[in-house]
Amino acid sequence: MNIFADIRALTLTALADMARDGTIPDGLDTGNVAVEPPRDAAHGDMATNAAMVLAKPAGMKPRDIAEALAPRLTADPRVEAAEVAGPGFLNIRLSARVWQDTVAAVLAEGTDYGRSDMGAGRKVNVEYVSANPTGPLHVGHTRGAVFGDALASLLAFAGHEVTREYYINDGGAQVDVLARSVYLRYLEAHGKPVEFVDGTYPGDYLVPVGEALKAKVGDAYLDKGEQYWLDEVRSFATEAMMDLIRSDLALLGVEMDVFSSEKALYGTGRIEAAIDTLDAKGLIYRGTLEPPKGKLPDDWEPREQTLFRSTAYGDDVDRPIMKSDGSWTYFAPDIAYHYDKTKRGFDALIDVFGADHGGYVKRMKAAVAALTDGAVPLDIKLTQLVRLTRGGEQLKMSKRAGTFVTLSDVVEMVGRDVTRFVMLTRKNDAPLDFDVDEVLEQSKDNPVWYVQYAHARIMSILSKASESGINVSDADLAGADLTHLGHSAEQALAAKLAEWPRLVEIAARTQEPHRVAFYLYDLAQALHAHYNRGNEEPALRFVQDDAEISRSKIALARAVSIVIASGLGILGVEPAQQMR
RNA sequence: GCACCCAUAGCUCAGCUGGAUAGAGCGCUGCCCUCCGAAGGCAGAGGUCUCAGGUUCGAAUCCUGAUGGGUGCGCCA
Repeated sequence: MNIFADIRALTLTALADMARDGTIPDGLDTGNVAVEPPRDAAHGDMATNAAMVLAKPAGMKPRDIAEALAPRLTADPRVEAAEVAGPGFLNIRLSARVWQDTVAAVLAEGTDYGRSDMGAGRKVNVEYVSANPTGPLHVGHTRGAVFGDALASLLAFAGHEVTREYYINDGGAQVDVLARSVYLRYLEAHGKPVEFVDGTYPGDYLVPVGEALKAKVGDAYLDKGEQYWLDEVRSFATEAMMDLIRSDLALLGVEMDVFSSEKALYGTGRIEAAIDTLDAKGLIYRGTLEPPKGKLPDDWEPREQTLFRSTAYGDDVDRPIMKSDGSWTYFAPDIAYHYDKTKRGFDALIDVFGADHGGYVKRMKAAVAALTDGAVPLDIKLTQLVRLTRGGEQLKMSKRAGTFVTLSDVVEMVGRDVTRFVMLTRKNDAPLDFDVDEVLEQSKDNPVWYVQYAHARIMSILSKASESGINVSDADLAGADLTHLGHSAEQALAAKLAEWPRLVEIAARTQEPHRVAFYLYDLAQALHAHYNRGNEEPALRFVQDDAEISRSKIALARAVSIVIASGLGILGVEPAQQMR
């Protein structure tokens, strides 16, 4: 049940009738007709702009259209009143029955309430995290992981068939660096003096990997040249790193459907096939790039390279796909990987990157557009930096010293639920301040706590009601006589629940899961406000002397808790049963 | 130099395929617990939506330009 969609459909039907009987011209485009909640509650429950949108193409005055439309809407039992207002808005007030039906629908559908079929089963691949397998996940990855995961859940809730995928960059030079770093730890495990020069990873997390390598191969690699051990150590090390990353993701509750390996693309001909596909379209050529203007690299010299003509698809310059030694650049396997995704039958691809990869967006989109002739859209969402602080002081990160705050550090400090929620309290493309002290504060300015408090409060109400002999199971509450919910405050709370299905669709369409977090905060606020009003007006309390009246009000409270749980579920957060 | 992202209350930020008098939290002022969890609620003060044009019946929202900030820019990924 989505009341906004229902009333919009009603409006469109009415407009079609008006076109049929000549009240308005035939064949008008109603695509921009919207039914929305008004900013000001005094304007009613919802408003439509239909008359204003259609006035010009119809050659009529907006108010005339609106006045003709109004009685056709009020003819429906769900519409109590429809008044023309302002420049031509039609303000709609719904009958009390609609809000009762909303509560009933929530109880009947449970956490499925708000699900949408707007995705129509389209297959969407969401690729996120995709951190290099060279170390544990850090705070920046955490944001990408949470955002990607919530986005995937949101799209699934909105009717898409979603695959969560991680691309393992295990084919480039960085895993050679990893292998050499592990080799140093291996030597160290054998008691040899080692020095971590530039170009190696000094982090402590490789110590156990070096020891594990020693346990596995003993002294077999001691005093041997790199050509003897590099391949073995590389795969040993990347496996160990992927284990680390998988367990980091598990801490966050992120479960990938597919892990794809870059390395696995080599030697299969799939990279060549992808490049050949581009070549067949005349998009691969040998050429020399202009130097970038302004900031010239020190060692710049003109150089002929094998290039992808990404400028044909909106990129700023063409991009090299092959190094001078004949091996592929990182871009080539990435092209092949995305080609592979399109061939696996996805209707749409989404990549979640850190903002520092922003420069990569245009070329990747160009590649996918070229490979599929624009048939498969690729959206790339960038997550901005996280500024991690404690009590207002920045937690220093230094890659050099190997002291960076990891995902597991954060989860250990504040917990999985808080980590996830806070990461979603900002738009993905806005920087995020994350203070590990503040997010644990139990106060209104901490949205995690505030939303959880609302849920726990309702749980407390339910147990209180249960103690007084009321059956609070959803099935039983669904049978309550909801006509007792006649107060405007109760209808306002139910109206907030009626917004949920609409919000899901907006959030899914804009691919912005943070909207869910903000909605939940709003809903929690409405719940708290309503709760406190019960102090002044006993008739508004959830638990009443009259069992039947009590049941209806508990049904409303329970419905609120269901929607909170549902929204938190999309964010991957467990609703709190009680606060402590 | 070029590309992308951003600019909304003192601070941190929302703002729906463009819609009516631009919202929330913090901070500030004043109220509300013999009452379902006051870790809460209510009310008030606080705005040139960076600036200048444009499109539109209507612009914080779309377009152009300027200013300020972030990120990136040929064989690293």
